[in-house]
Amino acid sequence: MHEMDLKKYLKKKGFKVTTQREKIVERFLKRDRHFSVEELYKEMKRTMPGIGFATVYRTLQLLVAAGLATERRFKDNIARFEPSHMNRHHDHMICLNCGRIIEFENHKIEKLQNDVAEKHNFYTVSYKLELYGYCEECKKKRLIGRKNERDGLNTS
Amino acid sequence: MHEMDLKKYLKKKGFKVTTQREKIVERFLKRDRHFSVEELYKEMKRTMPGIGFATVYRTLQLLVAAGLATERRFKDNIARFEPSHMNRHHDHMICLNCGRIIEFENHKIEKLQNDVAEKHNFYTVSYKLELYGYCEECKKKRLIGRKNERDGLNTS
DNA sequence: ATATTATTGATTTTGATTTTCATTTTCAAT
DNA sequence: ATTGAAAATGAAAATCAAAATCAATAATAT
Repeated sequence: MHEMDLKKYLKKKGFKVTTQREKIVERFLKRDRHFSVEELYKEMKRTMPGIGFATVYRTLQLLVAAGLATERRFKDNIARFEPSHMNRHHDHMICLNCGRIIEFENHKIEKLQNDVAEKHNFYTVSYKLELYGYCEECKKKRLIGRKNERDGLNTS
Repeated sequence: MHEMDLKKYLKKKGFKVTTQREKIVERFLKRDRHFSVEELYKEMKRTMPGIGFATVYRTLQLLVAAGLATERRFKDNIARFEPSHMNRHHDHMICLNCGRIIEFENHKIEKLQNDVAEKHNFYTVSYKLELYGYCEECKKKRLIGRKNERDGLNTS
């Protein structure tokens, strides 16, 4: 279904349909979580040992350009890609302890957006909302095994 | 005023008060815009030619740890720091054309946050809201001089 | 003043990302 | 099926912000 979209896109752009691209996209769309290039690369290696990192990397960019993937970066500043799936906008809660990323949908924010944007005569194309904190599990064991230890967690 | 806070912080931590730190903080707090390390470094050079990049870099990190600065990254993925000033949380609209960053304050979002967080048993420490789009000026001249040209601007 | 300890700043290293380039593959037109 | 032009691949190297290293210097407590 979405793979059709990619082929259409490639055709339109005069790009070529290759085995690598097909396999990468197949695997990518199957999953409903975030992929770092690294992660996807490793997964691809299993079925396509010869595949190169750069190819995975470039295909992921291609997917973004084609609108099939969205790139996100959280605190660790590593690019992660997720399928634009049903294209529903969603936002993220990121656990500062275990790194878990919880997705949520938001229905009230659009209104809020419009208010502000209008006030500044700003035309909004996209937006991003991220909540940082502690997930249910980590709330309990708040004091052990921190990953992102700083000093005074900046709360602003 | 805030410089007091830093000294207190340094004392508490057993760190030292140095000329560099004092000057950097002074300059940093004076300004009410975002600084990249690079930018602040260049500005410092003018009055303190001998200062090193690493010192500015480290001091900025110190300020974050002390709660006097907040680090942000927008699309270009370069760390920018801003004074936590009166510590009012604010969010950003980023113009995809000219790169301008417009700050705004938001009073309704906290409620929204709580709703979602509660539903997932998530304890929110901080949050970030960014709107990407076109500022008033750039809306008019939408088609010239784009900087962040991609293919299909990903809108999700 | 001195000893202790942290800081500085030049430099190097890291690590994710991006580019390069020789080789291989795709695909449209024979 | 074959060919040729254009694009893709993959290994390696380049990039570049960020982080770490370390000898020389400066700040603090005694």
